Amino acid sequence: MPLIAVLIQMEENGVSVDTKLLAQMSKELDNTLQHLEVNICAISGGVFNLNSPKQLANILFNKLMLPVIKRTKTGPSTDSEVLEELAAQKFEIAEKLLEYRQLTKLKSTYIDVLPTLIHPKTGRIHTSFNQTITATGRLSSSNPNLQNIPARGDWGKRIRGAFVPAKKDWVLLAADYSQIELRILAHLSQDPVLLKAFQEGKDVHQSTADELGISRDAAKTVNFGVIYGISDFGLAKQLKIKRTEAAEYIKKYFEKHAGVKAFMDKTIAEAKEKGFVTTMLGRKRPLPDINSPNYSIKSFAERTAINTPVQGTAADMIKVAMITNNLQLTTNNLKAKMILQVHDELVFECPKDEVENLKQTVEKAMIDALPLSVPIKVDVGVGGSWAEAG
DNA sequence: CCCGTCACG
DNA sequence: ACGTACGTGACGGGC
Repeated sequence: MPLIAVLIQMEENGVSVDTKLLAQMSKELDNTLQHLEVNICAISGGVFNLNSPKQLANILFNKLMLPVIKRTKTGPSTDSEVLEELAAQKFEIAEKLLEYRQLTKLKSTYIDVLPTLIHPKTGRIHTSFNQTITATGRLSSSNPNLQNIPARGDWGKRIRGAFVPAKKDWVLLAADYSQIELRILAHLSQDPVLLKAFQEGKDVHQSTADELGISRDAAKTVNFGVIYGISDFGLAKQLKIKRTEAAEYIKKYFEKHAGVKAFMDKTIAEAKEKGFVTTMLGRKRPLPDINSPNYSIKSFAERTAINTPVQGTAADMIKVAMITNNLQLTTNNLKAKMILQVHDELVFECPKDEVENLKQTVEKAMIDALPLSVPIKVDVGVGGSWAEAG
């Protein structure tokens, strides 16, 4: 499978970033962060290194005597989940710390680093797409990782806004699979209710919400949970509800979706028998722990058995699309360049006058990649930056 | 070099 | 009674 040729091209193509925008963001954050730091130190009654979880824990839980929410191996945790809880309990410092953490993350990992990685010869940033790292068949990206560029919130959008076409009269085009993993679950399980929902073009999260009598947001969490190998404990934690209530939702979900339940039981049984699971295109993942006497280890393997065929088939699918699409670019003599893959999304840089052509080509390649029993939906966006195209 | 943390799908 | 959502990579702190 000649995906490697496509990956080499993408690595060589690289991406272009607007350094002026990034420099402006950096300056703005310097200001905001300085104020936050002064503010936080004032509340805590002393100067300390805000970037040290150890020093922070000491301030929060020894000096200020805030309640310990959860522990890590080494001491009380100060992660965002803990800070959210403390903020909900009206501890002002927690709110400030959340903002400080978020902004330092974006500054130190993306805003200040990306400009330094621009190759002097090409003027672009070149990642490595790794084909042999993940257990499911997904790609990974490193040096720098361009598969975890911020997407959420105002600052996420501003950072994606700095990913731009290099030339005048060129644009970025982003094509995303819509709910690909749930569609694959529908195909693999052949669950009649899920199949029907997709075939009728329903909003599946809303369908689940109606079935379970819960909000669309909660239903979305349930649907994700199903793909991850749901447990009442995990769902309860995620939805901040009682474990018994979560168990009821799961029971109800599996009553409505007996096909999904049967698929999961069958997948786990097969994994126990053969010692591995497979994706649609035959990628194997060994699961040596699936018969472990240790409940925790065995459960982990069982969740993996459920998740891998779904996540791995989605990876198979976009890889096929990348290969056929790249062939199409050549045959159609397009100047468009594939520059990024982010698991269920392909990003291209292309001349404005090729947009309509490319749209058709990409959409078709992605839809036709694998024959599924449900329609495949691809959202395509175009714009002057990744923020506008995505 | 490990840990805690957090960015993405 | 037990302990848990799936898959990654990078940063700063601190040993």
